[in-house]
Amino acid sequence: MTTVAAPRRRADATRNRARIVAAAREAFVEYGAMAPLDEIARRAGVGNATLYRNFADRRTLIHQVSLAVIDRVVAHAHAAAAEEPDSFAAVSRFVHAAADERIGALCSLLSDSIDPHYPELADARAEMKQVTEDLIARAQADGLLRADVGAGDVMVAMSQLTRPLPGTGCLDLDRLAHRHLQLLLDGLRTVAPSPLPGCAVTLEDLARRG
Amino acid sequence: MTTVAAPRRRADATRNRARIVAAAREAFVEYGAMAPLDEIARRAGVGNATLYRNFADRRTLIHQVSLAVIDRVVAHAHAAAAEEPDSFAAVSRFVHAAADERIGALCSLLSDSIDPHYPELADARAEMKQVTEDLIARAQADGLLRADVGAGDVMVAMSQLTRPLPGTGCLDLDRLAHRHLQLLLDGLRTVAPSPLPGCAVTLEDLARRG
Amino acid sequence: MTTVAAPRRRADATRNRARIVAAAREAFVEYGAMAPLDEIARRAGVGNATLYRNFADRRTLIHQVSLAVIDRVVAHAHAAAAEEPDSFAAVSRFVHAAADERIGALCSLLSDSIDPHYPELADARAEMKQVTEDLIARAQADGLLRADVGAGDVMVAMSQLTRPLPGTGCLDLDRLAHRHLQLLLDGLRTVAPSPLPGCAVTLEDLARRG
Amino acid sequence: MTTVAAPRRRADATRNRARIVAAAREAFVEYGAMAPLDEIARRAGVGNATLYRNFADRRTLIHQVSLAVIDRVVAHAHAAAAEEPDSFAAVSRFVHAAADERIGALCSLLSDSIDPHYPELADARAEMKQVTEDLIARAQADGLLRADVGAGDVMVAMSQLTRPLPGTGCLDLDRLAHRHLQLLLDGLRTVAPSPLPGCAVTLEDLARRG
DNA sequence: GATGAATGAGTCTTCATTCAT
DNA sequence: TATGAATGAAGACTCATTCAT
Repeated sequence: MTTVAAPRRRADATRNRARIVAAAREAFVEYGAMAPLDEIARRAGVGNATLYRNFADRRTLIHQVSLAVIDRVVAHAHAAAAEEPDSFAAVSRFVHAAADERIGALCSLLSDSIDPHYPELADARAEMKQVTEDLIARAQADGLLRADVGAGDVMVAMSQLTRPLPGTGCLDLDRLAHRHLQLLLDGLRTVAPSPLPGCAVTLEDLARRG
Repeated sequence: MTTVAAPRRRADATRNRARIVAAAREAFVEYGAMAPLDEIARRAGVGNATLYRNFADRRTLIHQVSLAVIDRVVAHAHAAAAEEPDSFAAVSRFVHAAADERIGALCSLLSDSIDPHYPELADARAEMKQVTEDLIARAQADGLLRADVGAGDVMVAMSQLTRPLPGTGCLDLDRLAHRHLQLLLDGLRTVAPSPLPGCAVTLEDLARRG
Repeated sequence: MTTVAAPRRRADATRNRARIVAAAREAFVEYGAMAPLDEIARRAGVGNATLYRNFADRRTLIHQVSLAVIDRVVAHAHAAAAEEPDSFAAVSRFVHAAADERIGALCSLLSDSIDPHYPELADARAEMKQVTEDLIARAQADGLLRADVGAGDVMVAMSQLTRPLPGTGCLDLDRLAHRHLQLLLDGLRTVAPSPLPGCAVTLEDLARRG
Repeated sequence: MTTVAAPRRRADATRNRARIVAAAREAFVEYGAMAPLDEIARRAGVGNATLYRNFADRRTLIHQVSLAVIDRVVAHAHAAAAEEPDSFAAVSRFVHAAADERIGALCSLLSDSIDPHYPELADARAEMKQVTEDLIARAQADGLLRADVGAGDVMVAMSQLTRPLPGTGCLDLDRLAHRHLQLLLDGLRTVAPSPLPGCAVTLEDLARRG
């Protein structure tokens, strides 16, 4: 009996967890990292206490949402690296795909009230770092992407350009973001670049501040 | 001496008002438009009720801060237009100067909880629109800036790239922002541009959604 | 036992709700419609947020208190109509009973900050109107109550005479109110009335201004 | 010079005082005893600090407003007593005149946050007591006004019936109040009165509670 | 394990009162 | 003396978090 009942329970619980994470991602994108947790529970169709049983506090929930987003972004990076023969095209595809995953929301999620040393998240970020740096490095090695930028530059600029405009339905931004990402990508090409102030930013530089 | 002492304690009050606006600008940059007003009052060194005497509510304060920022940005635009012979250099100088004025903060200020018909602000925005569109149009007419972007594109992208990372001291971002603005500017040049998705965004497009 | 345990902790919650309504009625009678809600919560023995969970804002609480008072007043009217053979005695009994239900408090509750179109309350008021007008009309038809007054006159005068004296323990007023209601009732009799200024006031007249 | 300048000053000050008292009376009638003092100052066309210079606190202001109202009411009582041959007509005229002086506002003014022993006010109340009791007693001696009521009954009932309905423009009430006062007066006549509960209330009874 | 309810701490806003000119 | 400005204290309301069923 125990063996039968337990998995059924776990199925429900897992489903609830997933629904909460999904609802939280949308709410964070819409309201920012301060989205009311009761509202997230409501959207997920669960009681607020269920949210707290699964995620001890807001930070934990943010961690999990970040993990989910990063996982999908990493998958896009792998796919782009594997399937695009042109190394700059791989970068470009990755950037646009990450935008669609709302990576911009991570910007506000990751900077505020978060433990950058949270183990699972650190691992995920390490993997994201690895794969994006590989993408960039390959395009630079091919002479297609200017040499004076680092993966950190690309990640931050891309995150900023895709951040939600607070208080706005994000639909307009979707349209704009892809235009501006394309401008950024054109600026990243090796054709006639201007000198950049400062020096290339790696993802280590970003992590260091935490 | 020219005008008799009509405003008596006006000096102190004006000073307080200015200090509140300054404190609010910094707080908005740091915390976003939802920065606690009590904290702003504390930073300005006044009681909370003084803030409310000068600015009836958060919206009014946001309006005034926006006005102050826009005024300075407009001044930079005029200076750039007047002093830079190269029309693209004028755009570039304007973009970097606006970043230093924390125009990115306006993104969150202007989109949330604001009355776009507030007369003074509407006027200021109209002037900013005029001068930025002039800058862009001149560079486009000179064949230096790609024709498929509008002033709205430039304003939004520039605002996003200079938005504060919530919860972070903004110093790092200052360094990054200028790098990324330069990438954007390189992407805006007429040298080998990629096709952009969607169509050019004017400032009217942005105002329309408000 | 008839219905299965669908409402679980409903017992506690219902009790709290009732205690809040009771405390609010007393506070409104004592302080008027602007009674501090925190004070009401304290008197009810609950946290202030519990009050807000049950009643979204002051208006909602006022609505519910009004409903409770009106319900009881209506019940008295029905009882008086059914049990008093003398039609003027029915009016008299109703008036004195309504005073004991603190109908005077409704005067301040209903006139201030209230949505006259709130459906439940509109229904309750309609029923109160119906039953009081019936009482009055019957006594007028019997020639016992002067013909130049309307139900609105009676309701307003009765409400005013039973309104709490702000800042006073209401015990004294209870004694006075019944005396003055009796004077009013004597003035309502058909014996030797003076001409009244203006014209009879119906309850529609009162509702119209809301 | 001093003798010339001083009286001019005093003339201004006296005018300000009077304007504040008048504005306060209207505001109290409209908003109740809790009317914002800044609003009163605004209506009087003076700075708020001027109000405080003239009236140390709200209680003092209420005292002065009460004095002014009582003075006028007393004047009406004297006039009615002197000019009306019919003693009940004198009572009636007094009651309606007092209503027009907004004596109902005094009800809330006098009961809340007031020192009944404030000397000037005590004197004024004593005079009002004297003159109203004389009016009542004369009508009772003439057999025109029922013997089981006291001046306190009349004063309280009359005050209650003329109290402002909170949150309403008082115009409607003016119309209603005179109707209901007339009903009350009819109830006060010696024609076929009902037995009243309790015993006659003198003005001493009312003062005693403070 | 899941839920509705309760709660205290925090934020915005108002207002009586005091201060400096 | 009259005034605009400053202020602290209080009240409405929200929200993250805990508790009892």
